[in-house]
Amino acid sequence: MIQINPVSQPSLVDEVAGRLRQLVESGALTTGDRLPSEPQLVKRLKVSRTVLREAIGRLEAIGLLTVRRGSGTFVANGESLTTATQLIRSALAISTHDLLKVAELRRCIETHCARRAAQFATDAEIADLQAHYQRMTTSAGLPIESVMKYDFDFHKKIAQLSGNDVLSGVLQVIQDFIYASIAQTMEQPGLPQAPHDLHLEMMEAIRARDPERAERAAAAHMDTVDARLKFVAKKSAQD
Amino acid sequence: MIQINPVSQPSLVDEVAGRLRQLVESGALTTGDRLPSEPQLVKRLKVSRTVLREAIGRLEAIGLLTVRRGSGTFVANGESLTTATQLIRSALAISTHDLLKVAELRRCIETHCARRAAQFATDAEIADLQAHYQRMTTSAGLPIESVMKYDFDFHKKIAQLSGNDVLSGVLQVIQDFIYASIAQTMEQPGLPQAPHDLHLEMMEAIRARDPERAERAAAAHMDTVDARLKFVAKKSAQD
DNA sequence: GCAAGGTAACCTGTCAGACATCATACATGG
DNA sequence: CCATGTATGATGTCTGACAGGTTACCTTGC
Repeated sequence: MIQINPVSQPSLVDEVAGRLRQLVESGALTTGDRLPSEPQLVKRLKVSRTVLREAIGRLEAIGLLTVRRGSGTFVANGESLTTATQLIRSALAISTHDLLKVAELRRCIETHCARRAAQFATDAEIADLQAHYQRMTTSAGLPIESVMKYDFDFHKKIAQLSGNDVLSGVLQVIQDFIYASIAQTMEQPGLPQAPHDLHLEMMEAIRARDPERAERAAAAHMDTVDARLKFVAKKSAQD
Repeated sequence: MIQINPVSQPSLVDEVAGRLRQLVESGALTTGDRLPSEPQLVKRLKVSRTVLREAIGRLEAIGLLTVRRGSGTFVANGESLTTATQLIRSALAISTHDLLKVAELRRCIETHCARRAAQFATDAEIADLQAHYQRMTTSAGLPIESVMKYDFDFHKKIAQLSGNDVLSGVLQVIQDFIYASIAQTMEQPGLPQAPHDLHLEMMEAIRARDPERAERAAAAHMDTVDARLKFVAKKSAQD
C-alpha cells in the first residue's frame, strides 16, 4: 500500500487570505493602516467579492484585521489578546464536556487570582469588590440567572484584581462555558448555592492582604463547587 | 468630553457564529460530529447563505470547525488548534509584556498539574515520563526547535498525568502560543535554558508521590521561565 | 472668512440565485 | 463479486443588487 498524500489544493479563499497576511507580515502595512477597499482589492486580485470577504473575515477572526462598517478594513493592533482567549475558548469547546474537569481549570485560576489579588489590590479596588459582594448577597430572591450572574461577577472582579487580563479573560470564557452547559442540561433549582460565608472569607482575606489565606478560601470555595457538580452528576445518573 | 461608547450592534455574522459556537460548547455537538448542511442551516437560522458561510469560515479560522468540500462541516478535533495557532504565529507579534501574562496562566496550570500528577500517576506513566526526560536531556546538540519541542513534550506529559484532558489541552494551546511568539520575536541563542535540575526535581517529586514538593518544583521552574522572559524583554527594550 | 449643517460619494453588510466542483452511495454491467 | 458509471447532495465561486453606516465636501448663513 503506497502512501498517497492527497493533493490538497488550497482554496481561493486561503490563497487570498495568505496574500493579505503577507502584506502585513512583510511590513507593507502596519498597525492601523487601512487596506484598499473591497472593490479595489477585487479588481487587483481578480477574485469575486465573496471570496475576498471570506478571506478578510477569517483574518479578522484570528485578530489580524479589524473591519469597520462604512469606513474600511484596518490592520489590527497586536495588543488584542482576544485571540489568545479565543483559542482557549476553542480548546475548551472541543475538549471533553465534563464539567468537573472544567471546574478544575477554574480552580487553578481562581486560587491563583485570589492570591494575586491579596498582593496587589488597591484600597479603591477592594471597595469596589465589596460593592460587588453587596450586590450578590442582596440578589437572593431574583431569578436564578441573575443570581448566577452576580456570583460570576464577584469572582470575575477578583480575577481582575490580579492585574492580569489574560487570567480574567480566560475565567470569563470558563464561566460562559459553565453557564452554557448548565443552562442546557439542567436548570433545576434545589441545588444548594455556595455559602456566602466563603465569599466573605475570600474578600476579607484579600482585604487583609493575606495571600495564603485568600488562596485557601478560594480553594475551599471551589470544593463546594465540586461538591455541587458531583451532586448534580449523581442525580442525573439516577434519572 | 463625554465618553460615548458606540452601540456596537453585533453583525449577523457574529450572531450566527456565536450560535454555532454555542452548539459545540453546550455539548450538543462534539468532536467529529457533522453539522447540518448549509441549506438546512440557512432555513433554520433564517439568514442568507452568505452570512452563514462567513460565520462558518471564521469558526474554521480559529480551529473550531473543519469544512470538507463535498462532504460537509464537522466539529474539529484538538489537533487542528495547533494549525490555527501556526496560522497566527507569524501574524501576531505579541509583546513580551503580554507574554508574561500568558506565562502566568501557564504557571497556574503547571503547578496544579504537577501536584495532581504526584497524586494520581501510575508507575507505568512515571516510567513514560522518565523516557521523556531522557529524550529531553539528550537533545542538547539539536536545533533550537527540537530542544524546545522536547522540553514542551516533557511538560505536556506531566499535564497529561493529571488525568484532566482539559488542563493538558489548554496547556497545549498556551505552549503553542508561547512558541509562536518566541519563534517570531527572537530566536537569539544565548538566552539560558531552564536548568535540567528543576526538571529532574519535578520528576523526582512526582515519582516520590509528594504533591507539595512537585508543586514547589513546578513553581520554581516557572520562576526561571519568568526570569528568561524578563531578560528578553529588557534586552529588546535596549534595542 | 468661517462655522454649522446637509448631502453625496464611498464603504461594508446582507440578500438571492446560479453554476462549478467535489465526495459519496447506489445501481448497473462485466 | 468487483469495477465502473452515474445520480445526488455537499461545498466553492461568481454576479448583481440593495441596505445601512462613515466620511468628506460643499453649500448656506453669519
